[in-house]
Amino acid sequence: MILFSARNSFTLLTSTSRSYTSATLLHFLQLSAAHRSLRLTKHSHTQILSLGLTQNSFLATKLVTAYAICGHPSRSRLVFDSVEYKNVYLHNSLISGYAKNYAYYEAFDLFNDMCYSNVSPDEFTLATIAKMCGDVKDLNVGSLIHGKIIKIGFNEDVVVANSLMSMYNRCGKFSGTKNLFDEMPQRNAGSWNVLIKGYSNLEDCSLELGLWEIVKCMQIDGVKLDAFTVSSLLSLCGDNDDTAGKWDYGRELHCYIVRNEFDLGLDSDFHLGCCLIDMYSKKSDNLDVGRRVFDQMKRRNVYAWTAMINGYVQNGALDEALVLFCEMQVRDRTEPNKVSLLSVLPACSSLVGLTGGKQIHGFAIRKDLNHDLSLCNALIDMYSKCGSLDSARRVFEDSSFQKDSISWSSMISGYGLHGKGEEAVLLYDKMLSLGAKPDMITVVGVLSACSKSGLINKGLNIYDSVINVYGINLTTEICSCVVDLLGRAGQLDRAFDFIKTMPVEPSPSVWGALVSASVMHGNSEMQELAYRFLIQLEPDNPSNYISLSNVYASSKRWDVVAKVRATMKDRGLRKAPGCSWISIHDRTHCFYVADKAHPHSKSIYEMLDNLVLIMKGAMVDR
DNA sequence: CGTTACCAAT
Repeated sequence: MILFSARNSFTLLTSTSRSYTSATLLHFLQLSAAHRSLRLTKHSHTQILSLGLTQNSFLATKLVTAYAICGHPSRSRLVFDSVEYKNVYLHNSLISGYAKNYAYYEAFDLFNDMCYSNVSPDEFTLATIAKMCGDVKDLNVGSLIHGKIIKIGFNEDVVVANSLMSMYNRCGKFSGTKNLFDEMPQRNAGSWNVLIKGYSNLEDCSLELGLWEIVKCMQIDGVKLDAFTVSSLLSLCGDNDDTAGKWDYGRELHCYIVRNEFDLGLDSDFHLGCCLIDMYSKKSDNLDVGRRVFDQMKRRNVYAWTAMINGYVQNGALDEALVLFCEMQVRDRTEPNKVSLLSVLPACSSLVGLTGGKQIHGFAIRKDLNHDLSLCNALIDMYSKCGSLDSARRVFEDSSFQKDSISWSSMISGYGLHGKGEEAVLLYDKMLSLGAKPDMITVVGVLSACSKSGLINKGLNIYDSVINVYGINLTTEICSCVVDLLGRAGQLDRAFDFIKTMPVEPSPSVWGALVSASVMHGNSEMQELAYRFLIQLEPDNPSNYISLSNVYASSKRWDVVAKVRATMKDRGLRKAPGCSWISIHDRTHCFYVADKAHPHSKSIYEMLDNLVLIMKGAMVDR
């Protein structure tokens, strides 16, 4: 749609260019920049040259901006150099163009030239330069610029002061932000937004309680919250179900948006809609509210679609996520971007949707996104979880992306998942020999691969080395792996001692590992003990009660079984029955214990009986 | 006639 309108303007420009004035060309350049169209910018440039308007300061300034926005600051420079009398506008637009393209050295260099020329920097220059100091996190240069600003007397300009505050925020010096804020003669919404940003960056969580107070002060000061304010506050709203005292004014903020008739889905305010969807995605029971926001948006861009898809994936609604991923392309003709692909890939992994995963991989190749690190990592994960270890390895071996510890961890865990402990250890050793450092995720991957493949001593050796050589901090996940390793080796007492002495609080998974090991070695005493701890930690998890009652049932202690079941009933706990599923021809078939609901259930059970017979035969042969 | 800047980021 957007491209279409840009092309229309262009046709108009070429067909009747003779009669066009500099004002019209200025308008076309505005369009070129808005659409980030290098083609249109070049053609406008051609017109300027052929009409002999190269020395027009307005056109030159716009041309510099347009080339920079299209990602070609060197073309901006050529335009800049071709203008004889360079005014402050021209300088400013080139400095800002360099900054937009992360060419900070060139930007500072030009600023320096400017300071020694007859063109003085103005408030626009200084605002840009101050922001740049924040971008490169250089507090020293930032402070110098602050001094220069005071000397020239631009410190009372709201935008300049906002830029300076933002610089202090990004350099981690909130005191600088706060001092400036207090001294400002007048403040706009931007000033408050920077203050809020700096405040919420502070590590000290007790301060978070004061955030709502700041919002109140802002209103008392007569400054209305704008879309920036609301969206940054929304992204601070966490999940309200576990941590008490967490900042949660999501609903209030949503009300504010509705009362003040903020537009969702109108160019600059897409962001607001996305933040609302995100906020509701983090509140587990409110995903449908997020969906309502999504449906009510007047228009949706790729960010909005991605936010909604991500919400579904985060909340385990994987089918909906995939449906939406298709809808975004079919119904809305919105092309997914890298983040969209990253959001849906886990849905493929969990649903074992190899076909869908391959399609996404294919799409990524067509869009030349397949050399992106995070996408490659997600692909490795998807392929190994979908059973295609070879494809995972092929992505892993692709030399066109720079592997990080996540790439190694995903591949190592993949081997572990497929019971290939030897390969996992081999790859882990290769990683170390290449000088890459393992992190706690890698360690969990290789240790669990060792347990699953029975490489107990190897696993324990690796554990010792990561603690002593690599100084890895222990996590409950790593501890679970160690308990699992010791437990599988039949050293239940040693495993129990480890739990008692380990430096982190044992999590349910740690006790769970001890339970499995006790079951494996028929130690019902240890099993019962571990379950008791498990129930204490997770009094609301029905699985624990079921398993505990199974322990007693196996030793025929029916009175205790009844007691455990009664406790469960008292607490209103019910265990959702486990099920398995398989996807065939885009349909997912689910099966529960003794399930006869499937239309082909008779032939399925016949096949199953046959398979059991064949397996029993194979056992006898051995 | 008209040009350049700050605050958030899926």
